[in-house]
Amino acid sequence: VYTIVGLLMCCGQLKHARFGKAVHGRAMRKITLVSSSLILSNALMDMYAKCGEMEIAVKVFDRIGERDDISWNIIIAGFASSGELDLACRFFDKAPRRDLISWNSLLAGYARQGDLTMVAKLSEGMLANNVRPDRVTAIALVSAAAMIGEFNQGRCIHGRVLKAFGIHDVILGSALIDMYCKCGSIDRSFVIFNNIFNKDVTLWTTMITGLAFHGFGNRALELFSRMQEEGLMPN
RNA sequence: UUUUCGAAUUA
Repeated sequence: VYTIVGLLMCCGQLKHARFGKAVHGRAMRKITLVSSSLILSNALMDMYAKCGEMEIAVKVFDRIGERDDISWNIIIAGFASSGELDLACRFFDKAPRRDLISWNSLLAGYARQGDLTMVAKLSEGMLANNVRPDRVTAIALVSAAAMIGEFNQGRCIHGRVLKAFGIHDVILGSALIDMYCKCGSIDRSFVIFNNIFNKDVTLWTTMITGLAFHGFGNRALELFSRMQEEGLMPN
């Protein structure tokens, strides 16, 4: 079971549906495994969801007798990240329980479409249901604001995030840098950039492209060399 | 052992 779950995770990451189906087939032959493991069924559904095969994922979902919160979340997240938000909402509403991950999955889906009003509605909704937003929630809010590109909305969201978290990790930092670049404030981006300790390639790239986009080609190149001096490989 | 989060790149 451990091996099969591991293989399914790999197929999901690689979006390799053909190999995933082969693993599925082999798992089915071992009748003892099939009905016994909820984790295995969940890993299967997630593999299909990540490969963009939501029809099959739902088929598995319907077929299994026992479901937990993770099963529901996998389907919600699958539809949300393929942009089928109506279906994501349908399962979200039907689910017996909605936890932090359910809310975050839906939020991320709307954030990707730049639907800031829906994002706002959902984050109110989670508060009303006594679900505490976390840094993933914050990232969804910030990246939605980045797509809108409205400086005041962006700053307002940054303010709320600051209040809740104070210090930023790399991912939240990248999202904020990107947001300020797209809202027209290179300076604020740079302040955040300088305050992040473990810069990774994505964070550098976010800052570099922001500079380039605003016509600071020379400063972008300068950062590009500095990144390599600090031992990071450009990709 | 399974579910949610950041940049750029193609059509």
